[in-house]
Amino acid sequence: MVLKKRLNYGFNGFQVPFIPRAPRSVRRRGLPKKADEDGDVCAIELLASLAGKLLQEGESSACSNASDGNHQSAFGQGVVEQESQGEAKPLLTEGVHHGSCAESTFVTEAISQNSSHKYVSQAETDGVLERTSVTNHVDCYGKTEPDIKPEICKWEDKVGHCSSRLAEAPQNFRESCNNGNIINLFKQEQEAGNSGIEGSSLAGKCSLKDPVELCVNSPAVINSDSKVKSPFCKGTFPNGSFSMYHSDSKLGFRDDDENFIRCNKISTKLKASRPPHQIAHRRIRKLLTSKYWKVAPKLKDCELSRSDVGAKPSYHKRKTCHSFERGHHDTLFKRRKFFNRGSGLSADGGFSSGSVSNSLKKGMDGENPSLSSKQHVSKDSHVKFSIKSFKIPELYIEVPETATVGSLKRRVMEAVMAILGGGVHVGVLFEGKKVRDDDRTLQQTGLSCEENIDNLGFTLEPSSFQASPSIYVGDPSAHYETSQSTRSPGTPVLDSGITNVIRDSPMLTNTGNLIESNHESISSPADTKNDNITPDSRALVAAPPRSTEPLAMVPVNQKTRRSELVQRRTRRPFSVSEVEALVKAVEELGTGRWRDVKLLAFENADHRTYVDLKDKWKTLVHTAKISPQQRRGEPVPQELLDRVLGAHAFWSQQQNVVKHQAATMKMIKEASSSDLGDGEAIIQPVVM
DNA sequence: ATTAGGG
DNA sequence: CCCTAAT
Repeated sequence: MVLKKRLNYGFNGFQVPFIPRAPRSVRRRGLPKKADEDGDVCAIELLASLAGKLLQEGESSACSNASDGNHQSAFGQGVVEQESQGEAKPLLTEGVHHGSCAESTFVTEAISQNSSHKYVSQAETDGVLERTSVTNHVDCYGKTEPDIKPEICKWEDKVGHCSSRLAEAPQNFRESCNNGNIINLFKQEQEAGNSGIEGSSLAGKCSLKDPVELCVNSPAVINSDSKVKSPFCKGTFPNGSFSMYHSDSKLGFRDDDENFIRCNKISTKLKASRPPHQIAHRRIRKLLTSKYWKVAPKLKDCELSRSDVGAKPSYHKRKTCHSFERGHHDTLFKRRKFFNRGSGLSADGGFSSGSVSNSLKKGMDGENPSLSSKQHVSKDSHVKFSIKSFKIPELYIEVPETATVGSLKRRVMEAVMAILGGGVHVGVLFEGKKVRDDDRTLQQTGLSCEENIDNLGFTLEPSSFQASPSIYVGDPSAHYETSQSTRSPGTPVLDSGITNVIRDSPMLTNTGNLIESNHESISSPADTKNDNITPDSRALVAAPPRSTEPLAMVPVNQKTRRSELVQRRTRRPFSVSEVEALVKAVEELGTGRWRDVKLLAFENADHRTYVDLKDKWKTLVHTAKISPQQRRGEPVPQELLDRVLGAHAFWSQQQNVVKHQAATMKMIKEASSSDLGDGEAIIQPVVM
């Protein structure tokens, strides 16, 4: 039936010795290879080396401050909202964690204006994340880790005295942040000594925030400031967003990777049409996972764990991560699973601060994300704060409908830990506004008056960017056009990371002088923005050797977290339509010609590589063989599975035939040459 | 760059 | 999906 009909092509090959593929020459599509890799590598190696040293130096101090806080974490109250799953799939924001943190999620649901253009934004790891990593390159996850750590350790080292004064964060919090990162997030003076605020300012001067931001460096797109209605996420992803193309069944759906619309792509050459950024992206990605990283110094356990939190769970396989042993790494390892499809969930979590016990109050208003806090001024002009809980920045996770509540809890926990681990910094909200100037005193800010207590809030923010909320809300497009902070895996900004860097650099410089501040691990963006970097603060941390500048310039530091993003691509289950297209293509082309299959049916689906198709076929065959009860995921019509089986059987046979022929020919040839000697008449194998 | 398979 | 080996 259908199979036969489709297979006509295949049978043709049957008659004539089946030629699985066109000559290489025909398929060859050379890509001019750039010769700049060496430079990159060198830089990376240098950096890695430096990182190693710094790590060793700073480790002890970085890990030492953890202390006895008798803090308890309370996740129990996570609020989970399930989003409707209509035709429009909820877009997930991966942002918050991993790279995400880095990219927070600014998912514009720009559903295109043009009917023919579907603008779907979804967290796309592969795209944004990887690309991002490219940009920044080099850091992150596993191998890249070194880039980050050094900064942290160094920071720790230099400002150790400051750290010691910092308050203890809740145990869990600390742990998740893993040494150094957030340990000194905020301070709570036990008693008389300095007021918490002073501690804060101190931190600011010591650039305590930096470490966090440096590591976390996640553009806080998702502002913890709940007041800001996040425009991102929840974009709709019409199931039919991709369309089948005529008879040849090409799927033309937009790849999340692309930040531009590519419907009806005209060019036909896969490679040729491949956007430069993609190439760069690939190159970098390769670089990231390449042997070059093996030269990187091993990271210490604590370091690794930390980075891993923010980064993607590493594979045991990764050589550089072998030492990874942190207790919670298991949890971290699961992080990649957060993004499985399912419903979008948002959860709030809270940590009890274990701070001075005082009457606890709710945050200013229900909508305020911040934490509930109570503050009072003591006789000696000290202001005490009691932080009841922190609101965790928006989280998005997905779980199958069939997931258990227990697994959901775990996911939420993991997500929370990931966020914290990824790096967080504290934001202060006063009367609904963020207080950005870290150097202002409480008095100046108006926080010394008890009357204002209720208008004070703290937030945990996954990013280092403190662009005003209005930016995110008010002018999303402009925002994402110019700010990398908004970029998220789900953001339709998919141009090359390199491009991004270039474009973003100015902004970074303007907003937070990030390049430098990060590099020096000194001031927070907020500080820099207000030009509050003091000479002193600079002095605290000696600038790293400028030799690293080439790499550090933009990449390494500020987008550090992105590299963490070098993670597994987000899972994108094949839709029935895609399966159909695949089946059809395979019926015609057979197995073993995945590149052609790709070209035939998925040329416009950039997120589907020929390997993906091959893998999918593999699973389809498997699926078709098992009982329907054992199948999972979106059910594939039996009819398609039958075709899969049919095509599989047919092409398998073909393959055998071809093999047999080849073997026969070889035997004949050998026989002829040995029996008849060379030079004799050649027996023409009569095949079929 | 592709393919084929194992993980 | 990832990773690798082999083409």
